[in-house]
Amino acid sequence: MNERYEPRSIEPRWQKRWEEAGVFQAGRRPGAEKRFVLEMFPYPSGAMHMGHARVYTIGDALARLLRMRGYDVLHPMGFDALGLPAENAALKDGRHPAERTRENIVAFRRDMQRAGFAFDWAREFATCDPEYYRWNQWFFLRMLEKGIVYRRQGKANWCTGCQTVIANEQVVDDNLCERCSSPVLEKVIPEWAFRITDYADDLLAGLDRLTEWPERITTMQRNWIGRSEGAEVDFAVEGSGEKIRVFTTRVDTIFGCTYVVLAPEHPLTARLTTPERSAEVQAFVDRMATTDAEARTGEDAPKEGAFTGAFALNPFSGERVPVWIANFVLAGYGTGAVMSVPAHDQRDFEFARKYELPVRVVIQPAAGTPIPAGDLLEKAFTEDGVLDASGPFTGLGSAEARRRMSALAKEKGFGELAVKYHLRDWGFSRQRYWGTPIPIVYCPDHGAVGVRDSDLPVLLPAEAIITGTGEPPLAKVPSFVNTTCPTCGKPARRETETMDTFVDSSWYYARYLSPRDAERPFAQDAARRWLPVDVYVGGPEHAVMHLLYFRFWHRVMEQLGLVFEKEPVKRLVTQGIVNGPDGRKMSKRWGNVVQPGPIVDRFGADTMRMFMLFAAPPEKDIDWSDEQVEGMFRFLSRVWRIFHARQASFAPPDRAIEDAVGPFLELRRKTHRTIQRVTDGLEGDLKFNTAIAALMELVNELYALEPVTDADHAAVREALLAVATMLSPFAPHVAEELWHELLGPAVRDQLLAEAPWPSFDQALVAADVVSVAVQVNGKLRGEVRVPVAAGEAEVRAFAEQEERVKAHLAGKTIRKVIFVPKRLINFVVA
RNA sequence: GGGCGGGUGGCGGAACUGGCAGACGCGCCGGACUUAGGAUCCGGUGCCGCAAGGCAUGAGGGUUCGAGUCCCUCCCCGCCCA
Repeated sequence: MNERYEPRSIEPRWQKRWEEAGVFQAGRRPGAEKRFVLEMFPYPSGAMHMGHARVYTIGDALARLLRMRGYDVLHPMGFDALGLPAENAALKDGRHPAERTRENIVAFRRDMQRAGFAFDWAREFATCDPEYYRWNQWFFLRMLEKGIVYRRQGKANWCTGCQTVIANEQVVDDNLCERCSSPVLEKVIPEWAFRITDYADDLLAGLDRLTEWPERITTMQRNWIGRSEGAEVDFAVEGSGEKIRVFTTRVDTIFGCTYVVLAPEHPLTARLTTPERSAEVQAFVDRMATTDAEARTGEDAPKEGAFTGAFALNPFSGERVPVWIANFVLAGYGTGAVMSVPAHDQRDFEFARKYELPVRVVIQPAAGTPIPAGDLLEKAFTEDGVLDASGPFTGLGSAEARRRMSALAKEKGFGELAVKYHLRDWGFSRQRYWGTPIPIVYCPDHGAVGVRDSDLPVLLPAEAIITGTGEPPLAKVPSFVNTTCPTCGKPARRETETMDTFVDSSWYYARYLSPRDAERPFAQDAARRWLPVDVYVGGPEHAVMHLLYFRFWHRVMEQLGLVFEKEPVKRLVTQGIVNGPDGRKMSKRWGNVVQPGPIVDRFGADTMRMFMLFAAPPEKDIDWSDEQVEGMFRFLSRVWRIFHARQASFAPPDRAIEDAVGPFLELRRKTHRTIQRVTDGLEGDLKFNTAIAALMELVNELYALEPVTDADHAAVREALLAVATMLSPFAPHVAEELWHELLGPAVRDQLLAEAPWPSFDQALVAADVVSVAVQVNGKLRGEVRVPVAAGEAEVRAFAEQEERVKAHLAGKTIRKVIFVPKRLINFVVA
């Protein structure tokens, strides 16, 4: 064998062999238990970057490990190929997104193959394939039938200069347009939306069953869904038939309500405002229209508002309170109106102080010192307590009061219990080109009509001109727009909006099950076999959008009878970022970008993979480190060299291994313990870093020994075989090469990539002698080697012989002895 | 402000249900081999101390024979939300 480790000469060879043998094709072991390992598919930008290299290394190591452990593994890959970047790039150089995307996919696939990722490429697809996005359209039509998709008035960014809708990404600081620097307004325009809020409770309930998801992700989803129980109550407007319906989670504080606030956008605002207040109110409304929600409602944002001149009546107390509008009330949340209780809500408190509105305390702490009267209050008391000055409810606890007051409101017809969510319906219309056309036709007689299934896919016309102005480019393609009504056949116009690309990623995992299926989105027998995804690896930045949307979509697919469980993914692994060597986020700006390509050229894919896995556990951020990378290369070279140096041990042993004694028996123990350590570390948590550390220890051990007898050689061979085998998921190419060197012609037609994972001998793992720490008063004073089974008396006898122990025990009385078998013995003396 | 993580050598990181802190790697120091060494192999490396020994897991307190790990108070960092 070659004396030097040269990854360049071995990696492409094994990649080819694996490909030819179809090792990574799913379904090769029909009798075996399945595992579906999935990583978030990439948007194919020019080349693979380190972030991709890390996720795919993690997923690949896992997929390879599971395959060796005997599972039938599905580990597919595809491309999230629709979306804005290709469209923006087209604006610059005029190249068609389809062409650019195709090229990028080729480059990206090549980078992944060079890294040795074990994907089942036969299942690859891109979301820009009409055969993929036609099923987006098909799902849209099914959801239209079921009322899950609907047309609504939605908010969009409207550039006052370009006179068009622009994307969030195009809105820069201070709400200006990226292109023309004109102010951007929020404008209400019609859009398509999914009723994801109908699923809010179910999505929330499902989180409890996702026990193998990181808690922070489920917590983020819980917060994002933001369920709150409360009450809706009507305040009659004085001198008009109007009612202001407010939503509150604290109806128990209603006797402390000293004013009511409407969102500036609230439909009643204009109607209620008195003539003398209208100039001020209108100015405020206009200003709010150009301020985004975040700036308005942030905790640090100043509370601002204007008095409408109108008054409303508190339905519980009959009290007359002023009606204001304020920045911190949004039309989109709750009813767009709130009752303000400054004594018990901090925002209301700040607002009341600023505009000199009364503050009235109606809740007192259940125990401890009462809070002072409103005028003296320094901040709102927002906790639950006991009602005070609240008419017939005085003296009740907050929770009880909320129940009774909601009941009363319902009985008297001025309110009811209500549940609100932070989660909004998912508006998915995009005024862009490079997305899935929404399969709708507008007929003058029949309105919005779904395209017939038999007419799918509605193809994205290649000739569209990308303007970047934000008007739908499809609107300018007459051959696309002009069509006939599916219902009556009369001339009609097509919908020119396209779908949000989150639609594509909401069900792609299922398409891998039968990617060429022309009859349905995916095959149900395959869904029964492979779903749910067992392990999903990706970045935590997708915690709420993608990971919520695809849980929603999976539920819809379940309703449609396409899948047979509620949740798409059993276990979620979120991986950390790969930062630059300086610890900052890799970016051109800092000049700290390291590309995987050149690293693979220089050190080989195995070294890059080993670095990714060894640097830290998957969920932690890591800094790129040239030194550590060289260290990994050095380790693999060291593995190579020990194989080279121990070729004399390659010959198959004839039972001599049982005769191994002394250091070589110890080597055998080490080998078997390493198998145990590596196996256990990977089984539950994905402790790649400590698994690799254990392999390093075994290799170090091999360097320390020079085999002489047949038994010695056999023990060395056993260790070498274990190293090559266990290295395989992490550094598959070098492992494969060494395995073949070691086993020779016997495995000519076999591949380590599908060889079984080694097992360990329990008898060898169990130690016969252990070292026990000896403490005196809890301080380490020595160490004794004793048989594992040694009892307290025996260990104590050994311990008391130790010089240093003797010195510390001299002249003292032993009060107590603590003995932990196999661990330590502690003499407590005085 | 809220939620969730986290703080361990010069650095990345180990440490099972409380039981020898610092595995493994990087870096550094020394040695061997060598024309050479930025290759390789061997050894050393938490801090103070010649040593005995002492001190060490963000700070301070507590529980315990024994605390990185459990409890209380506080400080700092990261992410998400507001």
